[in-house]
Amino acid sequence: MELTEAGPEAGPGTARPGGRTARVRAAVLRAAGDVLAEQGFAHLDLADIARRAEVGKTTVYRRWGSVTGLVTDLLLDMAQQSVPRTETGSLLGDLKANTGLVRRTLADPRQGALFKAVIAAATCDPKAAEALHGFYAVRVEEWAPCVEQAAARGEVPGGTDAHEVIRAASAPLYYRLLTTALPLDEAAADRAATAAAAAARAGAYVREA
Amino acid sequence: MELTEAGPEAGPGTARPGGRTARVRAAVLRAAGDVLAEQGFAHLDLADIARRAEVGKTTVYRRWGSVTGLVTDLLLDMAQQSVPRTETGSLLGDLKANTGLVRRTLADPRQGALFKAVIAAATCDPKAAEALHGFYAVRVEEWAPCVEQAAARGEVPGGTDAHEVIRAASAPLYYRLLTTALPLDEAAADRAATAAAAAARAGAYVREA
DNA sequence: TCCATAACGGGACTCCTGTTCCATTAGCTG
DNA sequence: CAGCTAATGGAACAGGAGTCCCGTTATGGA
Repeated sequence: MELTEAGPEAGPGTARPGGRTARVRAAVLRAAGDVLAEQGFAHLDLADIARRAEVGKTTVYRRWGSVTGLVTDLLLDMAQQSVPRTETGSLLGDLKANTGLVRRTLADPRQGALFKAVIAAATCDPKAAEALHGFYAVRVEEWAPCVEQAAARGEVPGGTDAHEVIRAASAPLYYRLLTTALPLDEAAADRAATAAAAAARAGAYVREA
Repeated sequence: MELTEAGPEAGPGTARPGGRTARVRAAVLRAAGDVLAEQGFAHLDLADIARRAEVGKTTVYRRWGSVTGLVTDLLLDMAQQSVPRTETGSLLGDLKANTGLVRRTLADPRQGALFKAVIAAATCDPKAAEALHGFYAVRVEEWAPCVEQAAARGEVPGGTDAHEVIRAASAPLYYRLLTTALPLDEAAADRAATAAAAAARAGAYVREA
Protein backbone atom coordinates (compact mmCIF):
# COMPACT_ATOMS: atom_id res chain seq x y z
CA MET A 1 0.00 0.00 0.00
CA GLU A 2 2.05 2.92 -1.27
CA LEU A 3 -0.90 5.23 -1.76
CA THR A 4 -0.21 7.63 1.05
CA GLU A 5 3.53 7.10 0.99
CA ALA A 6 5.38 10.40 0.94
CA GLY A 7 8.76 10.96 -0.62
CA PRO A 8 10.26 11.23 -4.08
CA GLU A 9 9.66 7.68 -5.28
CA ALA A 10 6.01 6.85 -4.74
CA GLY A 11 4.27 3.73 -5.99
CA PRO A 12 2.76 2.98 -9.38
CA GLY A 13 0.04 5.26 -10.62
CA THR A 14 1.70 8.47 -9.51
CA ALA A 15 4.09 9.35 -12.33
CA ARG A 16 1.60 8.82 -15.14
CA PRO A 17 -1.80 9.25 -13.57
CA GLY A 18 -3.63 10.01 -16.81
CA GLY A 19 -5.28 7.81 -19.40
CA ARG A 20 -4.96 4.11 -18.78
CA THR A 21 -3.93 4.40 -15.15
CA ALA A 22 -7.03 6.39 -14.32
CA ARG A 23 -9.26 3.99 -16.25
CA VAL A 24 -7.82 1.01 -14.43
CA ARG A 25 -8.34 2.67 -11.06
CA ALA A 26 -11.93 3.56 -11.90
CA ALA A 27 -12.70 0.03 -13.10
CA VAL A 28 -11.14 -1.59 -10.05
CA LEU A 29 -12.83 0.71 -7.54
CA ARG A 30 -16.14 0.18 -9.28
CA ALA A 31 -15.73 -3.59 -9.18
CA ALA A 32 -14.70 -3.46 -5.55
CA GLY A 33 -17.77 -1.43 -4.70
CA ASP A 34 -19.96 -3.92 -6.53
CA VAL A 35 -18.54 -6.87 -4.61
CA LEU A 36 -18.88 -5.02 -1.32
CA ALA A 37 -22.52 -4.22 -1.95
CA GLU A 38 -23.30 -7.73 -3.17
CA GLN A 39 -21.29 -9.99 -0.90
CA GLY A 40 -19.72 -7.90 1.83
CA PHE A 41 -16.23 -7.34 3.07
CA ALA A 42 -15.42 -10.97 3.82
CA HIS A 43 -15.66 -12.02 0.16
CA LEU A 44 -13.42 -9.23 -1.07
CA ASP A 45 -10.82 -11.15 -3.07
CA LEU A 46 -8.35 -9.21 -5.17
CA ALA A 47 -8.17 -11.85 -7.89
CA ASP A 48 -11.94 -11.81 -8.24
CA ILE A 49 -11.98 -8.02 -8.43
CA ALA A 50 -9.30 -8.08 -11.13
CA ARG A 51 -11.45 -10.48 -13.12
CA ARG A 52 -14.56 -8.31 -12.78
CA ALA A 53 -12.68 -5.15 -13.65
CA GLU A 54 -11.08 -6.90 -16.64
CA VAL A 55 -7.70 -5.93 -15.35
CA GLY A 56 -4.56 -7.95 -14.75
CA LYS A 57 -4.36 -9.56 -11.30
CA THR A 58 -0.77 -8.38 -11.04
CA THR A 59 -1.85 -4.78 -11.49
CA VAL A 60 -4.27 -4.93 -8.60
CA TYR A 61 -1.68 -6.46 -6.29
CA ARG A 62 0.96 -3.99 -7.40
CA ARG A 63 -1.13 -0.87 -6.91
CA TRP A 64 -3.25 -1.76 -3.89
CA GLY A 65 -1.46 -4.71 -2.35
CA SER A 66 -4.18 -5.86 -0.01
CA VAL A 67 -7.87 -5.77 0.71
CA THR A 68 -7.49 -3.04 3.31
CA GLY A 69 -5.39 -1.01 0.89
CA LEU A 70 -8.10 -1.21 -1.72
CA VAL A 71 -10.83 -0.32 0.73
CA THR A 72 -8.76 2.63 1.89
CA ASP A 73 -8.46 3.93 -1.65
CA LEU A 74 -12.17 3.42 -2.09
CA LEU A 75 -12.71 5.68 0.90
CA LEU A 76 -10.31 8.31 -0.42
CA ASP A 77 -12.18 8.25 -3.71
CA MET A 78 -15.49 8.67 -1.94
CA ALA A 79 -14.14 11.51 0.17
CA GLN A 80 -13.82 13.55 -3.03
CA GLN A 81 -17.57 13.76 -3.50
CA SER A 82 -18.47 16.08 -0.67
CA VAL A 83 -22.13 16.80 -0.09
CA PRO A 84 -22.57 20.49 0.72
CA ARG A 85 -24.00 21.35 4.09
CA THR A 86 -27.46 22.85 4.21
CA GLU A 87 -28.43 25.65 6.59
CA THR A 88 -31.89 25.81 8.09
CA GLY A 89 -31.51 28.66 10.58
CA SER A 90 -31.80 26.60 13.74
CA LEU A 91 -29.40 24.20 15.45
CA LEU A 92 -31.99 21.44 15.59
CA GLY A 93 -32.81 21.87 11.91
CA ASP A 94 -29.16 21.78 10.92
CA LEU A 95 -28.45 18.73 13.06
CA LYS A 96 -31.47 16.94 11.63
CA ALA A 97 -30.16 17.70 8.15
CA ASN A 98 -26.86 16.18 9.22
CA THR A 99 -28.21 13.03 10.84
CA GLY A 100 -30.63 12.58 7.96
CA LEU A 101 -27.73 12.64 5.55
CA VAL A 102 -25.75 10.19 7.66
CA ARG A 103 -28.74 7.92 7.99
CA ARG A 104 -29.43 7.86 4.26
CA THR A 105 -25.79 7.12 3.56
CA LEU A 106 -25.60 4.26 6.03
CA ALA A 107 -28.97 2.85 5.01
CA ASP A 108 -28.03 2.83 1.33
CA PRO A 109 -27.01 -0.73 0.40
CA ARG A 110 -23.91 0.26 -1.49
CA GLN A 111 -22.68 3.12 0.67
CA GLY A 112 -23.65 1.36 3.89
CA ALA A 113 -21.72 -1.77 2.98
CA LEU A 114 -18.78 0.39 2.06
CA PHE A 115 -18.77 2.16 5.39
CA LYS A 116 -19.01 -1.09 7.29
CA ALA A 117 -16.08 -2.39 5.27
CA VAL A 118 -14.01 0.70 5.86
CA ILE A 119 -14.66 0.55 9.58
CA ALA A 120 -13.71 -3.10 9.62
CA ALA A 121 -10.55 -2.34 7.67
CA ALA A 122 -9.68 0.49 10.01
CA THR A 123 -9.78 -1.80 13.02
CA CYS A 124 -6.98 -3.93 11.62
CA ASP A 125 -4.97 -1.65 9.39
CA PRO A 126 -3.28 1.59 10.54
CA LYS A 127 -3.34 3.17 7.07
CA ALA A 128 -7.03 2.47 6.72
CA ALA A 129 -7.60 3.88 10.20
CA GLU A 130 -5.71 7.03 9.28
CA ALA A 131 -7.76 7.48 6.11
CA LEU A 132 -10.97 6.93 8.01
CA HIS A 133 -10.03 9.40 10.73
CA GLY A 134 -9.14 11.95 8.07
CA PHE A 135 -12.45 11.39 6.34
CA TYR A 136 -14.45 12.03 9.49
CA ALA A 137 -12.28 14.96 10.52
CA VAL A 138 -13.17 16.66 7.24
CA ARG A 139 -16.86 15.90 7.59
CA VAL A 140 -17.01 17.11 11.16
CA GLU A 141 -15.11 20.24 10.20
CA GLU A 142 -17.60 20.85 7.41
CA TRP A 143 -20.57 20.74 9.78
CA ALA A 144 -19.05 22.43 12.85
CA PRO A 145 -19.99 25.98 11.72
CA CYS A 146 -23.66 25.27 12.30
CA VAL A 147 -22.95 24.90 16.00
CA GLU A 148 -20.86 28.05 16.03
CA GLN A 149 -23.73 29.91 14.40
CA ALA A 150 -26.05 28.53 17.05
CA ALA A 151 -23.66 29.83 19.70
CA ALA A 152 -23.69 33.25 18.02
CA ARG A 153 -27.51 33.19 18.08
CA GLY A 154 -27.39 32.29 21.75
CA GLU A 155 -28.96 28.86 21.24
CA VAL A 156 -26.08 27.14 23.00
CA PRO A 157 -23.65 28.41 25.65
CA GLY A 158 -20.40 30.06 24.62
CA GLY A 159 -17.38 27.75 24.65
CA THR A 160 -19.41 24.84 23.30
CA ASP A 161 -17.18 22.37 21.46
CA ALA A 162 -18.71 22.42 17.99
CA HIS A 163 -16.89 19.33 16.76
CA GLU A 164 -18.04 17.34 19.74
CA VAL A 165 -21.67 18.27 19.10
CA ILE A 166 -21.47 17.13 15.50
CA ARG A 167 -19.86 13.86 16.53
CA ALA A 168 -22.49 13.38 19.22
CA ALA A 169 -25.22 13.71 16.62
CA SER A 170 -23.83 10.96 14.36
CA ALA A 171 -22.61 8.60 17.04
CA PRO A 172 -25.94 6.96 17.91
CA LEU A 173 -26.51 6.06 14.26
CA TYR A 174 -23.19 4.29 13.97
CA TYR A 175 -23.71 2.60 17.31
CA ARG A 176 -27.10 1.40 16.15
CA LEU A 177 -25.73 0.18 12.83
CA LEU A 178 -22.88 -1.77 14.38
CA THR A 179 -24.17 -3.14 17.66
CA THR A 180 -27.89 -3.69 17.13
CA ALA A 181 -30.23 -5.17 14.57
CA LEU A 182 -32.55 -2.18 14.87
CA PRO A 183 -33.47 -0.34 11.66
CA LEU A 184 -31.79 2.93 10.79
CA ASP A 185 -35.05 4.81 10.32
CA GLU A 186 -35.79 8.51 10.24
CA ALA A 187 -37.07 8.44 13.79
CA ALA A 188 -33.65 7.30 15.00
CA ALA A 189 -31.95 10.04 13.01
CA ASP A 190 -34.28 12.73 14.32
CA ARG A 191 -33.88 11.44 17.87
CA ALA A 192 -30.10 11.61 17.58
CA ALA A 193 -30.29 15.19 16.37
CA THR A 194 -32.80 16.18 19.04
CA ALA A 195 -30.69 14.63 21.79
CA ALA A 196 -27.50 16.33 20.60
CA ALA A 197 -29.26 19.68 20.38
CA ALA A 198 -30.79 19.28 23.84
CA ALA A 199 -27.47 18.28 25.40
CA ALA A 200 -25.71 21.16 23.68
CA ARG A 201 -28.32 23.65 24.93
CA ALA A 202 -27.85 22.26 28.44
CA GLY A 203 -24.12 22.99 28.18
CA ALA A 204 -22.93 19.38 28.11
CA TYR A 205 -20.32 20.20 25.47
CA VAL A 206 -18.84 23.34 27.00
CA ARG A 207 -15.07 23.01 27.00
CA GLU A 208 -13.49 22.78 30.42
CA ALA A 209 -10.94 25.43 31.33
CA MET B 1 -19.21 -22.60 12.64
CA GLU B 2 -21.60 -24.96 14.36
CA LEU B 3 -21.56 -23.16 17.68
CA THR B 4 -25.01 -21.72 17.58
CA GLU B 5 -26.40 -24.45 15.37
CA ALA B 6 -29.68 -25.75 16.72
CA GLY B 7 -30.99 -29.27 16.30
CA PRO B 8 -30.21 -32.75 17.58
CA GLU B 9 -26.79 -33.20 16.00
CA ALA B 10 -24.63 -30.23 16.95
CA GLY B 11 -20.95 -29.85 16.22
CA PRO B 12 -17.95 -31.16 18.15
CA GLY B 13 -17.57 -30.10 21.73
CA THR B 14 -21.23 -30.52 22.61
CA ALA B 15 -21.55 -34.19 23.51
CA ARG B 16 -18.56 -34.35 25.83
CA PRO B 17 -18.00 -30.80 27.00
CA GLY B 18 -16.05 -31.73 30.13
CA GLY B 19 -12.37 -32.32 30.72
CA ARG B 20 -10.18 -32.13 27.67
CA THR B 21 -12.70 -30.38 25.46
CA ALA B 22 -13.03 -27.55 27.97
CA ARG B 23 -9.26 -27.31 28.36
CA VAL B 24 -8.78 -27.09 24.60
CA ARG B 25 -11.38 -24.37 24.33
CA ALA B 26 -9.81 -22.37 27.13
CA ALA B 27 -6.33 -22.68 25.64
CA VAL B 28 -7.49 -21.68 22.18
CA LEU B 29 -9.54 -18.72 23.37
CA ARG B 30 -6.63 -17.57 25.49
CA ALA B 31 -4.21 -17.82 22.57
CA ALA B 32 -6.67 -16.00 20.32
CA GLY B 33 -6.97 -13.20 22.85
CA ASP B 34 -3.20 -12.95 23.07
CA VAL B 35 -2.80 -12.64 19.32
CA LEU B 36 -5.59 -10.08 19.14
CA ALA B 37 -4.02 -7.92 21.81
CA GLU B 38 -0.54 -8.23 20.32
CA GLN B 39 -1.09 -8.07 16.59
CA GLY B 40 -4.73 -7.28 15.94
CA PHE B 41 -7.51 -8.87 13.99
CA ALA B 42 -5.72 -8.95 10.65
CA HIS B 43 -3.02 -11.35 11.86
CA LEU B 44 -5.48 -13.80 13.35
CA ASP B 45 -4.40 -17.07 11.73
CA LEU B 46 -5.95 -20.28 12.95
CA ALA B 47 -2.80 -22.33 12.38
CA ASP B 48 -0.77 -19.90 14.45
CA ILE B 49 -3.33 -19.99 17.24
CA ALA B 50 -3.26 -23.77 17.26
CA ARG B 51 0.50 -23.65 17.62
CA ARG B 52 0.35 -21.18 20.50
CA ALA B 53 -2.39 -23.11 22.26
CA GLU B 54 -0.43 -26.34 21.77
CA VAL B 55 -3.45 -27.85 20.13
CA GLY B 56 -3.89 -29.66 16.85
CA LYS B 57 -4.57 -27.43 13.87
CA THR B 58 -7.32 -29.81 12.81
CA THR B 59 -9.12 -29.32 16.10
CA VAL B 60 -9.27 -25.56 15.70
CA TYR B 61 -10.60 -25.80 12.19
CA ARG B 62 -13.12 -28.46 13.16
CA ARG B 63 -14.53 -26.61 16.16
CA TRP B 64 -14.38 -23.00 15.05
CA GLY B 65 -13.95 -23.20 11.32
CA SER B 66 -13.03 -19.60 10.65
CA VAL B 67 -11.59 -16.47 12.18
CA THR B 68 -15.02 -14.92 12.61
CA GLY B 69 -16.28 -18.10 14.24
CA LEU B 70 -13.46 -18.01 16.75
CA VAL B 71 -13.96 -14.33 17.50
CA THR B 72 -17.66 -14.98 17.98
CA ASP B 73 -16.94 -17.69 20.52
CA LEU B 74 -14.51 -15.36 22.23
CA LEU B 75 -17.34 -12.85 22.58
CA LEU B 76 -19.74 -15.49 23.94
CA ASP B 77 -17.10 -16.48 26.46
CA MET B 78 -16.60 -12.87 27.50
CA ALA B 79 -20.36 -12.35 27.79
CA GLN B 80 -20.32 -14.82 30.69
CA GLN B 81 -18.34 -12.50 32.92
CA SER B 82 -20.94 -9.85 33.61
CA VAL B 83 -19.87 -6.88 35.68
CA PRO B 84 -22.68 -5.99 38.09
CA ARG B 85 -24.24 -2.60 37.73
CA THR B 86 -23.64 -0.07 40.45
CA GLU B 87 -26.31 2.28 41.75
CA THR B 88 -25.45 5.80 42.82
CA GLY B 89 -28.89 7.29 43.41
CA SER B 90 -28.89 9.74 40.50
CA LEU B 91 -29.24 9.25 36.78
CA LEU B 92 -26.08 11.18 36.04
CA GLY B 93 -24.12 9.15 38.58
CA ASP B 94 -25.40 5.87 37.19
CA LEU B 95 -24.67 6.89 33.61
CA LYS B 96 -21.17 8.01 34.58
CA ALA B 97 -20.62 4.62 36.20
CA ASN B 98 -21.74 3.05 32.94
CA THR B 99 -19.65 5.14 30.57
CA GLY B 100 -16.67 4.82 32.91
CA LEU B 101 -16.95 1.06 32.71
CA VAL B 102 -17.28 1.15 28.93
CA ARG B 103 -14.34 3.50 28.64
CA ARG B 104 -12.07 1.35 30.81
CA THR B 105 -13.04 -1.71 28.82
CA LEU B 106 -12.36 -0.10 25.45
CA ALA B 107 -9.16 1.57 26.65
CA ASP B 108 -7.76 -1.70 28.00
CA PRO B 109 -5.31 -3.06 25.40
CA ARG B 110 -6.60 -6.59 25.51
CA GLN B 111 -10.32 -5.93 25.84
CA GLY B 112 -10.23 -2.98 23.48
CA ALA B 113 -8.53 -4.99 20.75
CA LEU B 114 -11.04 -7.73 21.30
CA PHE B 115 -13.98 -5.40 20.90
CA LYS B 116 -12.54 -3.90 17.76
CA ALA B 117 -12.08 -7.39 16.39
CA VAL B 118 -15.59 -8.46 17.25
CA ILE B 119 -17.03 -5.36 15.64
CA ALA B 120 -14.96 -6.00 12.53
CA ALA B 121 -16.08 -9.62 12.47
CA ALA B 122 -19.70 -8.57 12.88
CA THR B 123 -19.52 -6.36 9.81
CA CYS B 124 -18.69 -9.33 7.59
CA ASP B 125 -20.25 -12.33 9.31
CA PRO B 126 -23.96 -12.69 10.15
CA LYS B 127 -23.33 -15.10 13.04
CA ALA B 128 -20.80 -12.78 14.57
CA ALA B 129 -23.23 -9.90 14.12
CA GLU B 130 -25.96 -11.87 15.86
CA ALA B 131 -23.67 -12.67 18.77
CA LEU B 132 -22.60 -9.06 19.05
CA HIS B 133 -26.17 -7.80 18.97
CA GLY B 134 -27.10 -10.29 21.66
CA PHE B 135 -24.19 -9.19 23.79
CA TYR B 136 -25.18 -5.54 23.67
CA ALA B 137 -28.86 -6.34 24.13
CA VAL B 138 -27.97 -8.03 27.42
CA ARG B 139 -25.75 -5.18 28.55
CA VAL B 140 -28.32 -2.54 27.71
CA GLU B 141 -31.00 -4.56 29.47
CA GLU B 142 -28.78 -4.77 32.52
CA TRP B 143 -28.41 -1.01 32.75
CA ALA B 144 -31.88 0.09 31.65
CA PRO B 145 -33.35 -0.03 35.19
CA CYS B 146 -31.30 2.97 36.26
CA VAL B 147 -33.23 5.08 33.76
CA GLU B 148 -36.53 3.63 34.94
CA GLN B 149 -35.59 4.51 38.51
CA ALA B 150 -34.79 8.02 37.36
CA ALA B 151 -38.23 8.21 35.77
CA ALA B 152 -39.78 7.03 39.04
CA ARG B 153 -37.86 9.78 40.86
CA GLY B 154 -39.10 12.31 38.35
CA GLU B 155 -35.64 13.04 36.95
CA VAL B 156 -36.76 12.27 33.42
CA PRO B 157 -40.20 12.43 31.78
CA GLY B 158 -42.48 9.39 31.82
CA GLY B 159 -42.38 7.28 28.67
CA THR B 160 -38.64 7.75 28.31
CA ASP B 161 -37.09 4.88 26.35
CA ALA B 162 -34.61 3.51 28.90
CA HIS B 163 -32.73 1.34 26.41
CA GLU B 164 -32.24 4.25 24.09
CA VAL B 165 -30.75 6.36 26.88
CA ILE B 166 -28.25 3.66 27.76
CA ARG B 167 -27.27 3.26 24.14
CA ALA B 168 -26.95 7.03 23.77
CA ALA B 169 -24.50 7.12 26.67
CA SER B 170 -22.13 4.53 25.16
CA ALA B 171 -22.44 5.56 21.53
CA PRO B 172 -20.02 8.52 21.61
CA LEU B 173 -17.29 6.35 23.08
CA TYR B 174 -17.55 3.77 20.32
CA TYR B 175 -17.76 6.50 17.70
CA ARG B 176 -14.63 8.07 19.13
CA LEU B 177 -12.80 4.75 19.23
CA LEU B 178 -13.63 3.83 15.66
CA THR B 179 -13.67 7.06 13.70
CA THR B 180 -11.15 9.32 15.42
CA ALA B 181 -7.65 9.17 16.82
CA LEU B 182 -8.74 11.03 19.94
CA PRO B 183 -7.98 9.41 23.30
CA LEU B 184 -10.70 7.63 25.24
CA ASP B 185 -10.16 9.60 28.41
CA GLU B 186 -12.35 10.07 31.44
CA ALA B 187 -13.44 13.50 30.25
CA ALA B 188 -14.94 11.92 27.15
CA ALA B 189 -16.74 9.32 29.24
CA ASP B 190 -18.14 11.90 31.63
CA ARG B 191 -19.20 14.12 28.76
CA ALA B 192 -21.06 11.24 27.14
CA ALA B 193 -22.89 10.51 30.38
CA THR B 194 -23.67 14.18 31.00
CA ALA B 195 -25.01 14.64 27.48
CA ALA B 196 -27.21 11.55 27.66
CA ALA B 197 -28.59 12.63 31.03
CA ALA B 198 -29.27 16.16 29.79
CA ALA B 199 -30.99 14.92 26.65
CA ALA B 200 -33.07 12.45 28.66
CA ARG B 201 -34.13 15.18 31.10
CA ALA B 202 -35.14 17.34 28.14
CA GLY B 203 -37.39 14.54 26.91
CA ALA B 204 -35.39 13.63 23.80
CA TYR B 205 -35.97 9.93 24.39
CA VAL B 206 -39.69 9.97 25.11
CA ARG B 207 -41.35 7.30 23.00
CA GLU B 208 -43.68 8.63 20.33
CA ALA B 209 -47.30 7.53 20.43
C1' DT C 1 6.42 12.65 -34.45
C1' DC C 2 9.40 9.74 -31.90
C1' DC C 3 11.57 7.96 -27.81
C1' DA C 4 12.24 6.55 -23.00
C1' DT C 5 9.97 4.29 -19.68
C1' DA C 6 5.84 3.99 -16.55
C1' DA C 7 2.36 0.96 -16.14
C1' DC C 8 -0.08 -3.10 -17.53
C1' DG C 9 -0.92 -8.22 -18.35
C1' DG C 10 -0.18 -13.14 -18.80
C1' DG C 11 1.71 -17.15 -16.96
C1' DA C 12 4.55 -19.85 -14.05
C1' DC C 13 5.82 -20.49 -9.45
C1' DT C 14 5.69 -20.60 -4.23
C1' DC C 15 3.81 -20.85 0.03
C1' DC C 16 0.29 -21.16 3.12
C1' DT C 17 -4.55 -21.80 4.44
C1' DG C 18 -7.91 -25.14 5.05
C1' DT C 19 -9.39 -30.22 4.28
C1' DT C 20 -9.30 -35.18 4.59
C1' DC C 21 -7.96 -39.56 6.57
C1' DC C 22 -7.06 -42.36 10.16
C1' DA C 23 -4.70 -43.73 14.33
C1' DT C 24 -4.66 -42.46 19.25
C1' DT C 25 -6.42 -40.56 23.52
C1' DA C 26 -9.69 -39.91 27.01
C1' DG C 27 -14.88 -38.75 28.53
C1' DC C 28 -18.94 -40.68 29.69
C1' DT C 29 -22.00 -44.66 30.86
C1' DG C 30 -23.33 -48.97 32.52
C1' DC D 1 -13.46 -50.78 35.93
C1' DA D 2 -14.25 -51.75 31.17
C1' DG D 3 -15.98 -50.59 26.65
C1' DC D 4 -17.98 -47.48 23.38
C1' DT D 5 -17.16 -43.59 20.94
C1' DA D 6 -16.55 -38.47 21.00
C1' DA D 7 -12.83 -35.71 20.39
C1' DT D 8 -8.12 -34.87 19.44
C1' DG D 9 -3.77 -34.68 16.67
C1' DG D 10 -0.44 -35.82 13.14
C1' DA D 11 0.47 -36.22 8.30
C1' DA D 12 -0.46 -35.96 3.70
C1' DC D 13 -3.06 -33.50 0.35
C1' DA D 14 -5.47 -29.86 -2.49
C1' DG D 15 -6.51 -25.39 -3.82
C1' DG D 16 -5.93 -20.72 -4.04
C1' DA D 17 -3.89 -16.28 -2.63
C1' DG D 18 -0.06 -13.55 -3.52
C1' DT D 19 4.73 -13.02 -5.99
C1' DC D 20 8.00 -12.89 -9.73
C1' DC D 21 9.56 -12.50 -14.34
C1' DC D 22 9.40 -10.55 -18.54
C1' DG D 23 7.22 -9.22 -22.83
C1' DT D 24 3.73 -5.69 -24.39
C1' DT D 25 1.24 -1.37 -24.37
C1' DA D 26 0.65 3.44 -24.26
C1' DT D 27 1.65 7.90 -21.68
C1' DG D 28 4.10 12.23 -21.27
C1' DG D 29 7.74 14.88 -22.80
C1' DA D 30 11.29 16.42 -26.16
